[in-house]
Amino acid sequence: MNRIGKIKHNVSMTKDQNKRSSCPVSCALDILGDKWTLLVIRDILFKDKQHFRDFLASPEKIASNILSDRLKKLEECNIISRQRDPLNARRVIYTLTEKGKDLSPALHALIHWGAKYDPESNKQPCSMQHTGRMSET
Amino acid sequence: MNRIGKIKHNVSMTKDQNKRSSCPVSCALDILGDKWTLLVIRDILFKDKQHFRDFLASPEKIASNILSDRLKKLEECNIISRQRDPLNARRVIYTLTEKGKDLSPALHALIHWGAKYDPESNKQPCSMQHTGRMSET
DNA sequence: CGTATTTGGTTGCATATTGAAAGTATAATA
DNA sequence: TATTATACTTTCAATATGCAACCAAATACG
Repeated sequence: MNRIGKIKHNVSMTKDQNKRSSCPVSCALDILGDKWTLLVIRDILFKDKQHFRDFLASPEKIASNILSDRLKKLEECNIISRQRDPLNARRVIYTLTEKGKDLSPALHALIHWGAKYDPESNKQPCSMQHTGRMSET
Repeated sequence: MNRIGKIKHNVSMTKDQNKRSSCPVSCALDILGDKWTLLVIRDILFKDKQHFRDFLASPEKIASNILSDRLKKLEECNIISRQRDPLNARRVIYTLTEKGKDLSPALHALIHWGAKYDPESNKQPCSMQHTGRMSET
């Protein structure tokens, strides 16, 4: 029911205990260190995606259970925020917080590296396409 | 026996097929997207570590089988190179290739982000300590 | 010389995470 | 009222991780 603004307190509290060390790289990778999390952030940052099914549609084909888990964790970490679309109560809108937007330089560095060393990669993230919002309809 | 310079050809060939998409972010994460790989690179880049035991000694406590696996994959991807220490044949020296050194900007971006948003993190990667080797220009 | 130690791993096994497919719940639409 | 859209959850097999023990080659030590 009350899924938005849920009890994420003790969940994120316990996550702090899971930190492997106090190194900032290690702290960052505790959150971002997997094959999917930064792709979700890429989708919001460079492709203006905001809906669950938009992330599912990306070419890497994330599974819906993994996506659900990552969105939950990113919200717990305050990297994305989640709200119902006021115009359509079925829809949830995911947006980046400032903390999330601040990942832009790291993503850009990865894009540059990936583009430089992977000869078959596109030179833009997933053929980067700003839709100019108006995400659909 | 002849472990150095081994047959890594078809292994890395098959890895190319595993690419999830041609997006440079996705390509980068296919290699770097896990909790340990970038920590190994951090250790070489910022802590001048070069030996198997040195990586094991980092505070995040990587398991030796995982470390072994990551070093193997990083060598296959041409991010690190591996050579015997000419002065002590028991020792293997791991160093970054140009491709590996080029991950420095991405690591720095992660350090900056991790340090900014994790109040309990040190502001340097694992209390960064150059041993004076000057591995990079 | 023989033995212990250092170094860089590998092996076996329990647990955790992922991936694919199917199912569920609620809101909008016809 | 029935159908569809959307955002998930569930199930279960496959894969990855983590831990502890073990191994083998090279070297140091007596």
